[in-house]
Amino acid sequence: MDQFTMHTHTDGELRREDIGQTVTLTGWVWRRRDHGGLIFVDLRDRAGLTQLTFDPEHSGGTAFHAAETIRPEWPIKVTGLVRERPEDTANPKLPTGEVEVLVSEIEVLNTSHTPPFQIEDGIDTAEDTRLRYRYLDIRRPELMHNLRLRNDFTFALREALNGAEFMEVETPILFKSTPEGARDFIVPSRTQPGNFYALPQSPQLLKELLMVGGVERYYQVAKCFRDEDLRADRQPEFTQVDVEMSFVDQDDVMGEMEHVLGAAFKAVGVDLPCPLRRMPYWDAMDTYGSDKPDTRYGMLLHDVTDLFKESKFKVFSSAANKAGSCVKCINAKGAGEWPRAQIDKLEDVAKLFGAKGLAWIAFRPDGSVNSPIVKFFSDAEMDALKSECEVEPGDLVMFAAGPRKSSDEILGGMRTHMANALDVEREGHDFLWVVDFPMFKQDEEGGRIGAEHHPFTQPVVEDLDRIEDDPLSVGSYTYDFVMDGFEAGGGGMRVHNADLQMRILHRLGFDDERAKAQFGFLLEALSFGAPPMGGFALGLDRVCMLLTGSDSIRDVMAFPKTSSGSDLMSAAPSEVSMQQLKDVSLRVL
RNA sequence: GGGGUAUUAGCUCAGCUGGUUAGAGCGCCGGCCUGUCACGUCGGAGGUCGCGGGUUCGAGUCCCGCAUAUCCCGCCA
Repeated sequence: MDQFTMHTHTDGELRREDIGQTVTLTGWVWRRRDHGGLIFVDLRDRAGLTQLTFDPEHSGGTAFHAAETIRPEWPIKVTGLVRERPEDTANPKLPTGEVEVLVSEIEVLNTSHTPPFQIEDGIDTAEDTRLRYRYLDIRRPELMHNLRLRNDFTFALREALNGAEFMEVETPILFKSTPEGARDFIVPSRTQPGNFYALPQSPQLLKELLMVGGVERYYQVAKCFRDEDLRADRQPEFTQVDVEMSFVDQDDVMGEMEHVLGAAFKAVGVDLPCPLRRMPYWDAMDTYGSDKPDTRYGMLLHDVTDLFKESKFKVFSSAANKAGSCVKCINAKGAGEWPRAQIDKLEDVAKLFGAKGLAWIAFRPDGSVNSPIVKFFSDAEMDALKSECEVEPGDLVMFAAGPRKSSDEILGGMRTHMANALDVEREGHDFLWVVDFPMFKQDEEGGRIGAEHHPFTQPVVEDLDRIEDDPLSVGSYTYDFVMDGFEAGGGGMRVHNADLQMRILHRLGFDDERAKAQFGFLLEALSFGAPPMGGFALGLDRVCMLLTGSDSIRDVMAFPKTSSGSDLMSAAPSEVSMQQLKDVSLRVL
């Protein structure tokens, strides 16, 4: 069947129709069942399992003797006859379960140490052991399936992009440090002592230069690097499917992305409901308390500011009467049954999201009300609250009072937490665009102005004259691709005018000198007829994590790192020799 | 940088208020077994209780420090 391999069939392939054929199979010994006078071996390759039967009458002494010695995870090659399994011995759990291969010849291709964990799905071996022997972990069908799905998705995406006239262009991994966003990984230069390359956090600037270069439609399956702390959904190196287009507006980009993403999701059996819903950033924050809402369930934020303007509860009334502040709440249905101790622990959760405390009202299933704050409420306030939040017995209402954005973020965090704690049903997948992000944001203490997306984002044209004096009111042409409550991708229109780019850099606190030192090449390029441009980048690892139902992007990467950034298999990062350091003019402190 | 959890056999774990020789399941090794498929059955080997210090007559167990893994906050334009 396959002229380039040692076998005639894969181990997942043989069916009833193949009975009578002589076949050659290769693979790893999975399980061996030795009945003394008859030996069964399950042979595994990436396609599946086939049962081999060794019978001294048919297999001859040599093959049978070899079957007594082989052990799990030895690679072997066998030749034999495909035959129907005797009546009542078919295995309906296996696709190949109606047949077996009666082996006449066996070649042991290698031996194996006993693996540190069993190579099978559903194991609960700690992840560090699996990472130490990642090549064995990859033999497990589960991980193999994840890598396969990742391939299928990426391949379909490439096909769709090529079909839409995008061309893949590789951009350098050794590039310039632009330390405005995440921390850069830096690489010392040997030929220029004291100077450093940086690994790109994304090909953002390079793809803009490709647009100036007239590529018009670019994409790249691009490795990106960020030297920041890890999380379940964050690795120091990760993959973006990076796209950029010229002579377009944001509707063009979003439309084209829906087209290619639709094709890619279809290839893995997921329907992308196009055109995707678009939710303005401020609506997402106001209603879900998040710029990446999971809209598969409710528990929406209620604005109850007006209800508590006259309240005797000072925490609420003072927030309700202060400009820019609010009182909001969510209603977690089911948590009203929780014991007091469990509810009290929610305050610690709320503090994680920046709350100073947590006000709550538990509506007990028996109709009673339990709450540390309800004694301050008038009957009218309670009635209005119950009506606004559609309170029923068994509900737990939680409040945040204070500056609008932080209140939204606290309740958004609580919403996600409660959905997980209550195991709220989230069927299927959820896709939407979150659009119209603000151009700038201000850090907590009301200090420095930063870019909400990045400094190369095109501000809304009508807002341009407010960049200097009222930056927080300036909008931008931006769109995040949100999947199941995760930021799965994002993009925007870019600044293609050098003067405007300089104004934005000024607003972000760059003086001319630093702007030119870091971004001079970009500013110069923009001055040579840069076209209007915009693009998108898809977080491939996160999408694959969500598609496979994994808890971590490590499960969709072949060789991920631990949360301290180690590769447990190779023990990277590791020391280098004095000579290597000397070559690049470095000394370790 | 901060907080939570974990660390006992190759793997997953149990081990009470501190007390003799630290156990189980799976795996591994050996014997028996011709229809199993998580084969069965009989027997066996396998331990620096993460590391270092302390308390105690005595520490897997209590205290302190460290390391590693993991989740979260900060951070991630």
